[in-house]
Amino acid sequence: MKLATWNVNSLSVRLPQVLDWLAANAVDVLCLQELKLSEDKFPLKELAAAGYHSAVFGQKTYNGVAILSRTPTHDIVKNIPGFSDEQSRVIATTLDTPAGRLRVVNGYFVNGQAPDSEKFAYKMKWLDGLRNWLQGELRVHPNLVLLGDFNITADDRDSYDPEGLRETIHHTTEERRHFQALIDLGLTDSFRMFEQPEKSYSWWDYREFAFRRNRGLRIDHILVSQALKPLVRSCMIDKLPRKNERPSDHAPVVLELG
DNA sequence: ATGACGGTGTGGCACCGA
Repeated sequence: MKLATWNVNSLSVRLPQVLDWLAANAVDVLCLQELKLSEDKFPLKELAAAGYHSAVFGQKTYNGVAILSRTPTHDIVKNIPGFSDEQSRVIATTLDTPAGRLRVVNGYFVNGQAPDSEKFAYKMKWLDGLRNWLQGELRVHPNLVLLGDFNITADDRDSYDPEGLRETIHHTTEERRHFQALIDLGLTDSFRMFEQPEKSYSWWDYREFAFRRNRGLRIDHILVSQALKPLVRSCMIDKLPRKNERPSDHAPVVLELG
Protein backbone atom coordinates (compact mmCIF):
# COMPACT_ATOMS: atom_id res chain seq x y z
CA MET A 1 0.00 0.00 0.00
CA LYS A 2 1.05 3.61 -0.55
CA LEU A 3 0.75 6.76 1.55
CA ALA A 4 1.66 10.23 0.39
CA THR A 5 1.97 13.76 1.72
CA TRP A 6 1.55 16.93 -0.34
CA ASN A 7 1.43 20.58 0.62
CA VAL A 8 -0.89 21.86 -2.11
CA ASN A 9 -0.78 25.59 -1.26
CA SER A 10 -4.55 26.12 -1.69
CA LEU A 11 -6.75 23.13 -2.45
CA SER A 12 -9.19 25.36 -4.36
CA VAL A 13 -6.50 26.15 -6.90
CA ARG A 14 -4.87 22.72 -6.90
CA LEU A 15 -7.90 20.38 -6.84
CA PRO A 16 -7.62 19.51 -10.56
CA GLN A 17 -3.95 18.65 -10.05
CA VAL A 18 -4.75 16.57 -6.97
CA LEU A 19 -7.40 14.62 -8.89
CA ASP A 20 -5.03 14.10 -11.83
CA TRP A 21 -2.28 12.96 -9.50
CA LEU A 22 -4.57 10.53 -7.68
CA ALA A 23 -5.71 9.09 -11.00
CA ALA A 24 -2.09 8.51 -12.00
CA ASN A 25 -0.85 7.43 -8.56
CA ALA A 26 -2.94 4.76 -6.89
CA VAL A 27 -2.16 5.78 -3.31
CA ASP A 28 -4.30 4.45 -0.47
CA VAL A 29 -3.79 7.56 1.65
CA LEU A 30 -3.03 11.15 0.70
CA CYS A 31 -2.31 13.71 3.41
CA LEU A 32 -2.73 17.33 2.37
CA GLN A 33 -1.50 20.55 3.95
CA GLU A 34 -2.23 24.22 3.36
CA LEU A 35 -5.79 23.71 2.18
CA LYS A 36 -6.39 27.44 2.75
CA LEU A 37 -10.12 26.88 2.91
CA SER A 38 -12.87 26.39 5.48
CA GLU A 39 -14.50 22.99 5.80
CA ASP A 40 -17.70 24.08 4.03
CA LYS A 41 -15.60 24.74 0.93
CA PHE A 42 -13.81 21.37 1.01
CA PRO A 43 -14.42 19.35 -2.20
CA LEU A 44 -15.84 16.28 -0.44
CA LYS A 45 -17.93 15.13 -3.40
CA GLU A 46 -15.19 15.38 -5.99
CA LEU A 47 -12.83 13.36 -3.80
CA ALA A 48 -15.53 10.80 -2.97
CA ALA A 49 -16.12 10.40 -6.71
CA ALA A 50 -12.40 9.69 -7.03
CA GLY A 51 -12.80 6.95 -4.40
CA TYR A 52 -11.58 8.69 -1.24
CA HIS A 53 -13.00 9.28 2.23
CA SER A 54 -11.91 12.61 3.69
CA ALA A 55 -11.06 13.68 7.22
CA VAL A 56 -10.79 17.47 7.15
CA PHE A 57 -9.60 20.19 9.51
CA GLY A 58 -9.95 23.45 7.66
CA GLN A 59 -9.49 27.15 8.30
CA LYS A 60 -10.21 30.22 6.24
CA THR A 61 -7.26 31.65 4.27
CA TYR A 62 -4.42 29.89 6.08
CA ASN A 63 -3.27 26.42 7.13
CA GLY A 64 -5.76 23.53 6.98
CA VAL A 65 -5.02 19.80 6.72
CA ALA A 66 -6.85 16.72 5.46
CA ILE A 67 -6.41 12.97 5.20
CA LEU A 68 -7.84 11.26 2.11
CA SER A 69 -8.20 7.50 2.39
CA ARG A 70 -9.57 4.65 0.32
CA THR A 71 -10.81 3.08 3.57
CA PRO A 72 -12.98 4.86 6.16
CA THR A 73 -11.31 7.04 8.79
CA HIS A 74 -11.77 6.43 12.52
CA ASP A 75 -10.93 8.27 15.74
CA ILE A 76 -10.21 11.63 14.15
CA VAL A 77 -8.22 14.07 16.28
CA LYS A 78 -7.84 17.71 15.26
CA ASN A 79 -4.79 19.64 16.43
CA ILE A 80 -2.60 18.58 19.33
CA PRO A 81 -4.48 17.48 22.45
CA GLY A 82 -3.04 19.37 25.41
CA PHE A 83 -1.76 22.19 23.22
CA SER A 84 -4.09 25.11 22.64
CA ASP A 85 -3.82 26.38 19.07
CA GLU A 86 -5.82 28.85 16.98
CA GLN A 87 -4.41 27.43 13.75
CA SER A 88 -5.53 24.24 11.98
CA ARG A 89 -2.29 22.31 11.63
CA VAL A 90 -2.78 18.68 12.65
CA ILE A 91 -5.25 15.94 11.84
CA ALA A 92 -4.87 12.33 12.94
CA THR A 93 -6.94 9.28 12.12
CA THR A 94 -6.91 5.51 12.39
CA LEU A 95 -7.20 3.43 9.23
CA ASP A 96 -7.76 -0.26 8.58
CA THR A 97 -5.44 -0.84 5.66
CA PRO A 98 -4.07 -3.80 3.70
CA ALA A 99 -0.96 -3.41 5.90
CA GLY A 100 -2.98 -3.55 9.14
CA ARG A 101 -4.37 -0.95 11.52
CA LEU A 102 -2.52 2.29 11.06
CA ARG A 103 -2.47 5.59 12.94
CA VAL A 104 -1.79 8.47 10.56
CA VAL A 105 -0.73 11.85 11.95
CA ASN A 106 -0.69 14.60 9.34
CA GLY A 107 0.96 17.90 10.27
CA TYR A 108 1.49 21.31 8.76
CA PHE A 109 4.30 22.38 11.05
CA VAL A 110 4.80 26.03 11.92
CA ASN A 111 7.05 27.93 9.50
CA GLY A 112 8.70 30.13 12.09
CA GLN A 113 9.75 33.02 9.84
CA ALA A 114 13.09 33.90 11.52
CA PRO A 115 14.95 32.55 14.57
CA ASP A 116 14.47 35.77 16.59
CA SER A 117 10.74 36.14 15.87
CA GLU A 118 7.57 35.49 17.86
CA LYS A 119 6.61 32.97 15.21
CA PHE A 120 9.78 31.01 15.88
CA ALA A 121 8.95 30.87 19.60
CA TYR A 122 5.51 29.54 18.63
CA LYS A 123 7.19 26.95 16.41
CA MET A 124 9.31 25.70 19.32
CA LYS A 125 6.32 25.47 21.68
CA TRP A 126 4.27 23.76 18.98
CA LEU A 127 7.03 21.19 18.43
CA ASP A 128 7.21 20.55 22.19
CA GLY A 129 3.45 20.02 22.26
CA LEU A 130 3.58 17.67 19.29
CA ARG A 131 6.32 15.53 20.81
CA ASN A 132 4.61 15.32 24.20
CA TRP A 133 1.36 14.17 22.61
CA LEU A 134 3.03 11.72 20.21
CA GLN A 135 4.86 10.02 23.05
CA GLY A 136 1.53 8.75 24.40
CA GLU A 137 0.04 8.28 20.94
CA LEU A 138 2.85 5.86 20.05
CA ARG A 139 2.14 3.74 23.12
CA VAL A 140 -1.50 3.39 22.08
CA HIS A 141 -0.79 3.05 18.35
CA PRO A 142 2.43 1.12 17.64
CA ASN A 143 1.78 1.30 13.88
CA LEU A 144 2.10 5.04 13.42
CA VAL A 145 3.10 7.31 10.56
CA LEU A 146 3.94 10.98 11.16
CA LEU A 147 4.02 12.87 7.90
CA GLY A 148 3.52 16.29 6.43
CA ASP A 149 5.23 19.61 5.89
CA PHE A 150 7.70 19.77 8.79
CA ASN A 151 9.26 23.07 7.73
CA ILE A 152 12.59 21.68 8.99
CA THR A 153 15.61 20.37 7.11
CA ALA A 154 16.77 17.30 9.01
CA ASP A 155 20.42 17.85 8.08
CA ASP A 156 22.65 19.61 5.54
CA ARG A 157 21.79 17.17 2.76
CA ASP A 158 18.25 18.57 2.82
CA SER A 159 19.33 22.06 1.71
CA TYR A 160 20.66 23.47 -1.56
CA ASP A 161 22.90 25.85 0.42
CA PRO A 162 23.59 24.52 3.91
CA GLU A 163 26.56 26.82 4.48
CA GLY A 164 24.98 30.04 3.24
CA LEU A 165 21.73 29.30 5.09
CA ARG A 166 23.29 28.04 8.32
CA GLU A 167 21.19 28.94 11.39
CA THR A 168 18.53 30.59 9.24
CA ILE A 169 14.92 29.42 9.30
CA HIS A 170 14.48 25.68 8.53
CA HIS A 171 18.19 25.19 9.21
CA THR A 172 18.67 26.13 12.87
CA THR A 173 20.22 23.84 15.45
CA GLU A 174 17.11 24.30 17.58
CA GLU A 175 14.75 23.13 14.83
CA ARG A 176 16.95 20.15 14.06
CA ARG A 177 17.05 19.26 17.76
CA HIS A 178 13.26 19.14 17.68
CA PHE A 179 13.34 16.96 14.58
CA GLN A 180 15.75 14.64 16.38
CA ALA A 181 13.47 14.60 19.42
CA LEU A 182 10.75 13.16 17.18
CA ILE A 183 13.20 10.57 15.87
CA ASP A 184 14.10 9.75 19.48
CA LEU A 185 10.48 8.76 20.13
CA GLY A 186 11.28 5.74 17.98
CA LEU A 187 10.48 7.17 14.57
CA THR A 188 12.54 6.75 11.40
CA ASP A 189 12.91 9.12 8.45
CA SER A 190 11.75 6.68 5.76
CA PHE A 191 13.36 8.70 2.96
CA ARG A 192 16.83 8.09 4.41
CA MET A 193 16.29 4.34 4.71
CA PHE A 194 17.21 4.22 1.03
CA GLU A 195 19.88 5.52 -1.23
CA GLN A 196 18.51 8.67 -2.81
CA PRO A 197 19.57 10.99 -5.63
CA GLU A 198 21.94 13.76 -4.56
CA LYS A 199 20.18 17.07 -3.91
CA SER A 200 16.72 15.62 -3.33
CA TYR A 201 14.26 18.32 -2.28
CA SER A 202 10.51 18.58 -1.75
CA TRP A 203 10.08 22.37 -1.90
CA TRP A 204 11.37 25.05 -4.25
CA ASP A 205 10.70 28.78 -4.09
CA TYR A 206 8.45 30.14 -6.84
CA ARG A 207 10.97 32.90 -7.46
CA GLU A 208 14.25 33.05 -9.36
CA PHE A 209 13.65 29.83 -11.29
CA ALA A 210 14.43 27.90 -8.11
CA PHE A 211 12.91 24.66 -9.39
CA ARG A 212 14.74 24.76 -12.71
CA ARG A 213 18.00 25.43 -10.82
CA ASN A 214 17.09 22.85 -8.16
CA ARG A 215 17.55 25.36 -5.37
CA GLY A 216 15.26 23.65 -2.89
CA LEU A 217 14.80 22.18 0.54
CA ARG A 218 13.63 18.78 1.75
CA ILE A 219 11.14 19.80 4.43
CA ASP A 220 8.30 17.35 3.73
CA HIS A 221 8.89 14.13 5.61
CA ILE A 222 7.39 10.71 6.31
CA LEU A 223 8.42 9.22 9.66
CA VAL A 224 7.47 5.65 10.58
CA SER A 225 7.33 3.91 13.95
CA GLN A 226 9.60 0.96 14.84
CA ALA A 227 6.84 -1.56 14.22
CA LEU A 228 6.30 -0.25 10.68
CA LYS A 229 9.95 0.05 9.72
CA PRO A 230 10.28 -3.54 8.46
CA LEU A 231 7.30 -2.95 6.16
CA VAL A 232 8.79 0.08 4.39
CA ARG A 233 9.48 -0.76 0.74
CA SER A 234 10.35 2.64 -0.67
CA CYS A 235 10.10 6.38 -0.15
CA MET A 236 10.44 8.88 -2.95
CA ILE A 237 9.73 12.46 -3.95
CA ASP A 238 7.56 12.89 -7.04
CA LYS A 239 8.83 16.02 -8.77
CA LEU A 240 6.44 15.71 -11.71
CA PRO A 241 3.60 17.84 -10.27
CA ARG A 242 6.10 20.65 -9.66
CA LYS A 243 6.43 20.84 -13.46
CA ASN A 244 2.70 21.50 -13.90
CA GLU A 245 1.40 24.88 -14.88
CA ARG A 246 0.50 26.81 -11.72
CA PRO A 247 2.11 24.19 -9.47
CA SER A 248 2.26 24.03 -5.71
CA ASP A 249 5.71 25.02 -4.47
CA HIS A 250 5.90 21.56 -2.80
CA ALA A 251 6.15 18.12 -4.41
CA PRO A 252 4.42 15.00 -3.06
CA VAL A 253 6.41 12.45 -1.06
CA VAL A 254 5.29 8.83 -1.42
CA LEU A 255 5.82 5.94 0.99
CA GLU A 256 5.29 2.31 0.01
CA LEU A 257 4.46 -0.12 2.82
CA GLY A 258 4.57 -3.87 2.13
C1' DA B 1 19.15 42.08 -1.27
C1' DT B 2 15.43 45.74 -0.20
C1' DG B 3 12.82 41.66 -3.85
C1' DA B 4 11.59 38.12 -6.67
C1' DC B 5 6.41 34.48 -6.99
C1' DG B 6 1.95 32.94 -5.83
C1' DG B 7 -2.12 32.58 -2.69
C1' DT B 8 -5.81 35.01 0.08
C1' DG B 9 -8.86 38.76 1.18
C1' DT B 10 -9.47 43.19 0.41
C1' DG B 11 -9.90 47.15 -2.05
C1' DG B 12 -6.59 49.59 -5.67
C1' DC B 13 -2.92 46.99 -1.87
C1' DA B 14 -1.09 44.22 2.62
C1' DC B 15 0.13 39.97 4.57
C1' DC B 16 2.00 35.45 4.47
C1' DG B 17 4.72 31.56 3.06
C1' DA B 18 9.73 29.04 3.17
